[in-house]
Amino acid sequence: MAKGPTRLSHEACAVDAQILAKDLIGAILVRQISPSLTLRGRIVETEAYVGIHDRASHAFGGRRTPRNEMMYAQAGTAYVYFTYGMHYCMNIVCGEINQPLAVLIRALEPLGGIEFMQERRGRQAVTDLCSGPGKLCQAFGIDREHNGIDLLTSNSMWIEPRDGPLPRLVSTPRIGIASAGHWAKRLLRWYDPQSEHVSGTGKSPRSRKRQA
DNA sequence: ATGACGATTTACT
DNA sequence: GTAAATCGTCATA
Repeated sequence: MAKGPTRLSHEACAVDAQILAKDLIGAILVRQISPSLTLRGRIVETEAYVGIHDRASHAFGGRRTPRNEMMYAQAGTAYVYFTYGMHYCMNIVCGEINQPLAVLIRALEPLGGIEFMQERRGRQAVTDLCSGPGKLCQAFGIDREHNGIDLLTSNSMWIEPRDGPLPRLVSTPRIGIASAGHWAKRLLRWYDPQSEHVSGTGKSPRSRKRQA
């Protein structure tokens, strides 16, 4: 059997969400659309959802429902959910099994299969293809069918660990969770300030440049 | 059965 | 900056 590409290990995923969120910056998300079409994107922005005490988490208070069931699965499982009636978001489940920790993938730098992404997004600008959690799911063709897939073994989607030094990271509060009380203030979002591909929510290009 | 609300994106003023 | 789009989910009853 041919040796497959290097993948994120279970060991690397079986950690706290804050650890994985930082470790994923610089890693590559890979989507095998067909035997001859591969999509690749470098992860440049993530958020950590840190457990049942996290008011912003779907698992707050220990909630366990059909939607968030995959948050309780083994580390390395994809948790994909539908929101605002039109967008999907993808997380990597981490920590111990039955412990609802996850990292939201918020933005990618497109590396391969860009024409496919442009077609799916109906947009040309490369910086607008994957610069948001809903955008990257649309560009990569990720939807509810991918909820629960095992990124450690799947042939349709996986993650290749960062190869090289960790980029400088900036941390900020998470996006879109204003109603989460003091949890809204926690610095649980990370991104690569050198990247032109981070999400623009709540940021003008100017203020983004300033922070970089 | 009902209603309020999104871990968002886009277009418009 | 403000608002629309759009519908599954979940708590309440």
